[in-house]
Amino acid sequence: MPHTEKVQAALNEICRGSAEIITDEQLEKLLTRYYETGEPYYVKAGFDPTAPDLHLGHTVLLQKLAMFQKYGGIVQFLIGDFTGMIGDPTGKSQTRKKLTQEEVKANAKSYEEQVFKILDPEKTVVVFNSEWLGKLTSYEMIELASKRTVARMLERDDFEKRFKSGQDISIYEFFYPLFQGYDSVVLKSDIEIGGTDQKFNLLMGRHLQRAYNIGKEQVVMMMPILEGLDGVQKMSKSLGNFIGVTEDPNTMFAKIMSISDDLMWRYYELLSAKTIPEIEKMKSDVEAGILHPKRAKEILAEEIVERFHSRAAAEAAREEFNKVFKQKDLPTDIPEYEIEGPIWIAKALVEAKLEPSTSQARRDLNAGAVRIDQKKVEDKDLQLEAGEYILQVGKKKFAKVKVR
RNA sequence: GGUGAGAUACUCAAGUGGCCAACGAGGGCAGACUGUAAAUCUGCUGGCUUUCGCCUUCGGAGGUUCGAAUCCUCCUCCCACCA
Repeated sequence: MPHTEKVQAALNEICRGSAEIITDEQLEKLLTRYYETGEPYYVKAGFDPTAPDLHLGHTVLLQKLAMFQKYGGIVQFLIGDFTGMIGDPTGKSQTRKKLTQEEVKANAKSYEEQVFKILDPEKTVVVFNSEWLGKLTSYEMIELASKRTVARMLERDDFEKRFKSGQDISIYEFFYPLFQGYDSVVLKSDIEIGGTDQKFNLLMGRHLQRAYNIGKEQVVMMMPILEGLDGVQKMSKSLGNFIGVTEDPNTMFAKIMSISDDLMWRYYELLSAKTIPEIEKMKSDVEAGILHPKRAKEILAEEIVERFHSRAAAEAAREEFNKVFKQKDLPTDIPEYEIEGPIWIAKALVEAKLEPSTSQARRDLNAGAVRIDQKKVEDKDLQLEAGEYILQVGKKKFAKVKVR
């Protein structure tokens, strides 16, 4: 196959699912060069050191990075230990807790364990931006700051909104995009990928590479942001709407099943290994009534559980799910507790960690959310005598208690 | 530096002496309905006390008062305008 065709094939795979690429021509040039001379190119992606627990939102990027590795890319896996201390002002401005050297190391290790399920370690370089950012002199900082004006900074949507609505923006927040861009200068990255919400920061890399005259301007590829379980906000740990890659198969399966049908297609698009035509076929089958939407969602859930666990785990998770939710049966593994009796039901719920407080337990009792041995509790003052009971709050929380 | 306006629960946001654990909205939890969902409707949404009540909470520290989110003093933070 001639070079041009190979390049074209690679481009198709690489560009699939991306939201925006700046610029396609440059990307094509890098690939052409790779196929003609065998010279690799560097693909940078930055990660926050405070959150080593990856969720499906991150895997959108990781899978894209893995794709680059297949076509000549060396991944620069950047752990933003320095910038992490500042806290990315995107979204909320929360002062983050400063991490110690040890914590960063531990987090990095945890990253590697999770990330190399997807990435090829042979073609990955792990770097920490404190290595160079921590050594900047005041003079160099000012030089860096001089490369961009306040007006240009305020172009960033988030800054502009906050500025106009009278919310505070501290000077140091301006440094975040500058530092992120400076990373690309130091690493001489050819490509940087990130979420669409990172556009401003990613473009800063291009700008600074030009300003520092390093002879290249990185290609910027943006991936769509994966919505979380609520289907509205982006998937993030702090919002609690995430599916973690290390979560157990049952939890993972149930979480995927809880998303709305609309969101399911979004997940297919961004997470599934199925080809676009395959997905389109499923979609039309669902619309035609040939395929039940629940079944379509199960197929997705199985695929994802299989990726991070195993085929067997995925099937077991599906069976467990249907057992608990469809047949309203009890889950297989229920945490067990022993408590002294006789005990008031509300207290027992707190003891079994099903409720955070007796006040909350009382509210759920009033709401009719509490079941004992699958039977709704009508008597709010119920005393549990010695014996074994299966306590349940809502649909998802179970515990087995042995009352002595 | 000056003047003015602010800081209320997870978030936004009412409340300007007792009726305030504090309106409303969002979020969250639960119930009904479903396909497990989503949408919709309903209830709950500081803690303790088996609900009689009690305790903690309206930026922080003091004070006035029988009684303070509300009034006074100082402080911290933040915004606007002016310099």
